[in-house]
Amino acid sequence: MNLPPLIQTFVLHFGEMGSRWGINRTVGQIYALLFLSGEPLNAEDIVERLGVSRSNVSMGLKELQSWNLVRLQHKPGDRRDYFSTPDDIWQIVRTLVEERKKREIDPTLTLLREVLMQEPASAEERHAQARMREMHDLFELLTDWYADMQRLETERLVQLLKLGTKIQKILDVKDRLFPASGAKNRRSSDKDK
Amino acid sequence: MNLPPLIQTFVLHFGEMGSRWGINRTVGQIYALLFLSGEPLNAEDIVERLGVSRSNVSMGLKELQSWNLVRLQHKPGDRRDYFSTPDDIWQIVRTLVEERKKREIDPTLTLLREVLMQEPASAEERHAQARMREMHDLFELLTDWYADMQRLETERLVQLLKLGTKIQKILDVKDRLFPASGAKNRRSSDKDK
DNA sequence: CCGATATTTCAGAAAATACTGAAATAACAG
DNA sequence: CTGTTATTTCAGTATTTTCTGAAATATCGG
Repeated sequence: MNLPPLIQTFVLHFGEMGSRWGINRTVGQIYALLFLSGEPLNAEDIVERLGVSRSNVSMGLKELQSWNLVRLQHKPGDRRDYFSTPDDIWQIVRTLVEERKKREIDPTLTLLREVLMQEPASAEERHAQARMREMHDLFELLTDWYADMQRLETERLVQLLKLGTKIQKILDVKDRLFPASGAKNRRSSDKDK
Repeated sequence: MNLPPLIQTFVLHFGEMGSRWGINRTVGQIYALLFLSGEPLNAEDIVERLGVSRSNVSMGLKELQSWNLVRLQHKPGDRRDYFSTPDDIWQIVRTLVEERKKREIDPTLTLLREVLMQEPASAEERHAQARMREMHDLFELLTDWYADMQRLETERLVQLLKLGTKIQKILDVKDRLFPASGAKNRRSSDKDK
């Protein structure tokens, strides 16, 4: 590995982190390298910097492309492929969340819906279905919310995030102004501390 | 594997999904089984139902405990350990997010802070640091927001999520009432559609 | 303390995943 | 079409991870 120390630290860290998510070390390192790089890199650049085989880089880049996490570019008079990450880090977050949703949440929701259609054959299955219903409703709530957030402009999204707990006060005001609108989400207050 | 079909479908799915997250198939299956079960299960129950070795179950349960994802209980006159998941699914979500933050986000934030302290030795390192600063600020924004959300009662949290895009309208109202308070987050409006 | 039962540990086997080098394919310039 | 350069594929190898069975440890009742 042939990198300035500061960059190497980050690249190694992301290699390890990659393992915690579904991606392997090399893919994590390639992405980290591209993220930090000021200019697009070609496969040979990456080979030299990370010290892995050309074929490994090829497969890693293919995987990153399948995640829509890297952009393929070309330089005039150079027919090698150059890769880069979006300049806008929020765009990266959006893509990441979108892809993970596509691969993890959506298939799970599909499966839950299928299983919830079936007739339970015992008390055990009936309870299991009730549990799956809870999970289904939770996932649906979260994905609906996510769809809304994804639709917001980044500026608005950031504003919202920065609001943090203050949002609670705004909700209090809203409740006082329109007491009916949120009431259906309220159960008996026995759980309130 | 010795399970009612409906439950087996779910358990197998979560076993596979587990691989996408950092956990292995067996751990995913154990968790799915406990999640669906109406009553706490002991290790031997799990062995019979999943058809894996006793030692594998032991290690899987240990891992789930290290994630705070299962509760250990005892029955009177029975000295075996019984395991269950929280009844409240929102509690599960909270724990899951908290633990993933602890293992993935926090160490990354620590590393980013360390690296950002160092003096860049070249233009390349300077650019890399700027990039890491962006990531650091993003993570900090998200973790601050998350801390706020974690503090909310579940009812409030759900209310907030259900609000979805409507929040935007409330923000518009807020902006009209208190034009100053959110203004610092606004840049020039050239990006507005 | 003893015997019975429950759980954990751990070395090695089995399985899954990552990685490489070599060959195949593709894309282009002349 | 031919030679050159870029990229991909893939079979085999290396590495890592998961899983098991056996042994060790722990806990309890008597």
